[in-house]
Amino acid sequence: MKGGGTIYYSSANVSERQAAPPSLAISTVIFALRPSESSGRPTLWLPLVRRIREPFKGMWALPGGPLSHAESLQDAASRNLRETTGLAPSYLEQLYAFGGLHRSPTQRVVSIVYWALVQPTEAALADESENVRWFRADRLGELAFDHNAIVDYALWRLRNKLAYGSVAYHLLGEYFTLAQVREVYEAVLDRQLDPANFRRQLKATPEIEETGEYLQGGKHRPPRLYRYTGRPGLDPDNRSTP
Amino acid sequence: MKGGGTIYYSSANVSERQAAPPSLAISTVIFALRPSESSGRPTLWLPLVRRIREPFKGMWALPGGPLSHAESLQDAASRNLRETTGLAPSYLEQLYAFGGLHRSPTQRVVSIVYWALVQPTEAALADESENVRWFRADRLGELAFDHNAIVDYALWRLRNKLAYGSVAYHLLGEYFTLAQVREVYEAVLDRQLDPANFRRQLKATPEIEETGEYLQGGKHRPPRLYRYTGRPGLDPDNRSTP
DNA sequence: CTAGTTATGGTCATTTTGACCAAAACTAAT
DNA sequence: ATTAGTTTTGGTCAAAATGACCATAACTAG
Repeated sequence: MKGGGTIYYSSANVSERQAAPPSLAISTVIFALRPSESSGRPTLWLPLVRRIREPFKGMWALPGGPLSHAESLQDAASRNLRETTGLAPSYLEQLYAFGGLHRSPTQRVVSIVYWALVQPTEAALADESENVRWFRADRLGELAFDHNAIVDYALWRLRNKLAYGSVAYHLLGEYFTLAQVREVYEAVLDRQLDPANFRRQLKATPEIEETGEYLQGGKHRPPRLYRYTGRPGLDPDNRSTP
Repeated sequence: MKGGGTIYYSSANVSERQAAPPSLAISTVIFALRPSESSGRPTLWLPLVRRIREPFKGMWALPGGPLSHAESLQDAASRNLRETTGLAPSYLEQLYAFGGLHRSPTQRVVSIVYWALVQPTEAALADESENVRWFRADRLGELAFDHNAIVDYALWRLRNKLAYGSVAYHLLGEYFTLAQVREVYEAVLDRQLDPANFRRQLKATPEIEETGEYLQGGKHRPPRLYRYTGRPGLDPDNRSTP
């Protein structure tokens, strides 16, 4: 370990401004299911906020903000999500820390990005305004900073977690039909799945509990309602504020 | 952790320090294979550095340091790894950003942690000294900060990536026998695997290429040598320094 | 009452997995 | 030189999981 770096940083001269540490921000990619405008089938949507100052003024960007001193990373993401969209997530997980040198043209900024899932009942209550709007995840325009790449990565993670994990149920309400779960998979993976085979898989997973209820009011045979029992895996650093 | 960034903040007065953003550090969990002292079979080891100042003075900790202004996160991890251990990793990936409020008793610090794999030829050249020493991954003592939890999480990730991904070959040299790959799996997953079945799986993956060479000098039938062809998946934010 | 549609249960062939066997190929010991 | 011991390598076989597909149940709309 050499001393050069230490001297460089601790020396108080003109370069100290340059040498100031990168600023730290928290951003969140928020996914929710909404019926497609055309087909009516559920599709993935996410809320973006319009930038009201430079850089990228006027462009859409992920909700985010600085990390305040007295909150954990996850709390900061959670608060940010609530403040910008009014939403409470049913799932929240760290995605990645983005720290490329030229993410922002004006200053060096490291963004710790979270991704969240919200249930449709929540999503319906979401604040929407001139500066907060929902977009289809597969039809975003050009976003500020590197946020297109971040969303792409979040989508990749969502697809991965879907296959392996217990993520789909956090996009649905407490009770759901097996066909609804299948529609989530089809929306996220963007391909059709065989209803009978998909059903067989879900019935083999013990976390999905059959209820005595049936979904009434449909046009056809009323499907049985199920419930998800099983807690989400905890983050490795989830010391929440006491 | 090197002194520069710390001094920058600790030289400020109390109120200024409260308002100051959390400091940002990079740490790395470095895994390498070494023969076990008892059985001689390969096991997982990792290098730790002794803390030479408070807090946790005298305890062992993960290699790490501040993020300098002109380098990407991955470059910082790579540099740090080289400076503390003299190693060049064959695999380097971001693990997680740890930002709990009470990770360090003296100040708020957010650590972006990477994990790395080094090949045995590299690992043999590693610097070792009074303040840098290698430990068996399953026999660490009590480490500074939350570093025990970080190592646990890195081990969990390693096991997961092993099953799914292409990680095992980065712990081996360029040429390897199928039995060596199996030993890596057995060391990391900590259970025995059937040689014949394991072989069948590896032969089915196209990234593993048969060579005409055989490993000579063993006590028994000389095994064929293989080579791994296939590039590691890139990080989502790997804009390296130009 | 009938046609249309979804939910649900099932079959069947194919693929993957796990347990196990046996020959090949080499070294070390007799 | 022969044999015993060990690892590599190729193989079988049953069990389990997967994918394609069929048939009936149960409801609504007309």
